[in-house]
Amino acid sequence: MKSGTVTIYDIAKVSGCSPATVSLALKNDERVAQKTKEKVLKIADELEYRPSYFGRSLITGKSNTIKVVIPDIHNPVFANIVDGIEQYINQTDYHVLLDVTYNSREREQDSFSSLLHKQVDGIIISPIYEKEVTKYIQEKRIDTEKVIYVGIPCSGYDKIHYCTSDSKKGAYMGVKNMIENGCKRIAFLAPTIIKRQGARRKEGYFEALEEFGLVRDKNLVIVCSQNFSEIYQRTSRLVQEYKPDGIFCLYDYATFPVMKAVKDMRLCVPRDLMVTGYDNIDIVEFLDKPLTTVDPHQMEQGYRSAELLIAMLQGNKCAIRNVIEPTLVIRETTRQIQ
Amino acid sequence: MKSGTVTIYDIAKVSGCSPATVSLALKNDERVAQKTKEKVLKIADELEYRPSYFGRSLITGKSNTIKVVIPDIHNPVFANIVDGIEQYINQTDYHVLLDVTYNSREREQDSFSSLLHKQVDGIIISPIYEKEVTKYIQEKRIDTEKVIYVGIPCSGYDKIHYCTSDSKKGAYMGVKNMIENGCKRIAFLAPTIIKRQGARRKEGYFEALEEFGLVRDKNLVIVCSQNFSEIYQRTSRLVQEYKPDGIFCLYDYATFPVMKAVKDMRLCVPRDLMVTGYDNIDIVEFLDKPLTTVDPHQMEQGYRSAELLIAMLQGNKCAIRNVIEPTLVIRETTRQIQ
DNA sequence: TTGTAAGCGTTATCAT
DNA sequence: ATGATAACGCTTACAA
Repeated sequence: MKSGTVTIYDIAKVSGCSPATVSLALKNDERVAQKTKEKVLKIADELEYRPSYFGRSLITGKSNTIKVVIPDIHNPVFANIVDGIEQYINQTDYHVLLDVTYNSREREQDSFSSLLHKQVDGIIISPIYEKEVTKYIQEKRIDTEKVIYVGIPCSGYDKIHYCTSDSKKGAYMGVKNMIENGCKRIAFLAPTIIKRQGARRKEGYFEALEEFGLVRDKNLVIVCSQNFSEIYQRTSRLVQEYKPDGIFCLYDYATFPVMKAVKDMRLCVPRDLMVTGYDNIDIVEFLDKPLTTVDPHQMEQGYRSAELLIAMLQGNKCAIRNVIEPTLVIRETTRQIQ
Repeated sequence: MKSGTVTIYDIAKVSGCSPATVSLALKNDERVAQKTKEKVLKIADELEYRPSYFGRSLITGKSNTIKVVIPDIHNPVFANIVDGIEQYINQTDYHVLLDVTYNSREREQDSFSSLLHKQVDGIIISPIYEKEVTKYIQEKRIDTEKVIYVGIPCSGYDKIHYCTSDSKKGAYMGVKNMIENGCKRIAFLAPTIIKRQGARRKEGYFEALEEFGLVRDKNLVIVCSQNFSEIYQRTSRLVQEYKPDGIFCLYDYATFPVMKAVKDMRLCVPRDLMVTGYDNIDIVEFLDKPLTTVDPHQMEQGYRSAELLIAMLQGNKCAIRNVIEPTLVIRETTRQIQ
């Protein structure tokens, strides 16, 4: 036996048949006699044969690997998406190559080079710079059957498949719930980090206001950085100057400084002020004041996007738009005091 | 030009030199004339040449890919480790293949097959079933220069490199801090999920008790499942029956039901009871009662483990044991009331 | 049913 | 400084 790797040639030698037959036998091809198959399999097992994926990929042109591109792994939103992807991919014979861009526009584009290198068969990406990425895909004429966006729809190019949840509707539901619980002056707190979905959620916010005949008040729409202390300060000012009776936050994390600011002003949630978040990250259920929030089902988005990509790679046609319905999870921060 | 992929043969044809020269030129080999290099590079660029990693890997036997094996991506502890790994790997020309085992013993072992397949060059693993994995590595005679444990030391086999933080010392610091703030009856709450590190942390707990002349009380050591409601109930019972004045929790997540139980019993943290966690996951800073906790620097562990693995793969000798000092982060749950 | 041989794209060896 | 050729391990026509 050779010192290094065991190849089909080694099996061929021992079994007395040709490499081609061994290859076919290992794939359980019909054309090979049952007896031969058994012999080959037995020898392969004895020699602890492992197929070389490189050799195989070189000739087939497939890597059985997909790339997952996210801006951040720290953020539970993306961790949940990856979780869903892994859950699906684990059931297949594909592998996941992880690429974290740390919000870099350049890295986001670079991530496609492995697709061009044919090092991966497809890409699931949750782009921060969606417009730029979309433009890049168009310019480079990247095969759109190999790409899927997760967590965000694709704008301005109707060839790219995506799987997301309806952000506008989610925000609408969240705001509507506060209105139905008596809120008349609902603020919209939008830290800029997710301009991605922010615009859509704002639409949902406005829609709910309109439906219930509440006036838009510019002063109640706060755009700020995602910095905790900035959110804290902007909230304090907002509450002091414009006295909202509800705050809709663009994502759950932002509610931490918000709640703190409100508490420090000796106001009580939900009595004096209701608060709603977005994402339903798992801890908000166990906070001192369990948070009402919109659940965009990120894990499911991840799972579904993986399912779609694999289906496409296998040549199936899939719907371009895949939208999951968000769910409103009502907890204490919007519970009407009896 | 051929319809499919551009290869070095295409470049050779256009440039007028041989594939061998092209290969060398692209690697910026000394032996190739400057002029030739420039010409080749220019043509490669024009043809948008991308090297085939498969062809390269087939002959070099290296994949420039490492595998990261974690039990769970949902858990911020592992998300932080992966974050650190990504941060380092991003600076290299290696890639990360992610494998989530979902606490399956089988999957943990299977993850090594890709190393045997030579599909990946090395593995960073944070094993749940450390003993079994270690045994597997020994039995299969897996090259220990290609493996590193992160977040947990290797027991019973002194050939496997690991990067972790000193759990015993961390727990010792946490307990000591509570004692110095006046606690006399400190409970140790150990949900079983991390038997991995639990034993070591318990040692640290006992060591601190001894150092300050406090007696061990079996009733103050709670072992239970990681289920939130079970933790809640066990805490309630513990507090009611044995009146501890401090609770050291094995990990931050467990403090959520603990705090809730304490609050529901109308006790006040830290006045009536102090609480300390472990991990320093990012939200605990922004809780209603910011949590005192031990920071094991998971991100750094990830970063360092990646650094070590790559160093080993490049033939460097590395220390087997790599232990990062934990840090105690003191916040309100152990702040002495003046 | 099985064997022969070409080829995937690269690197490595040895000439020139 | 450059070129011809073999080799890596596999799959797949095509031939037997």
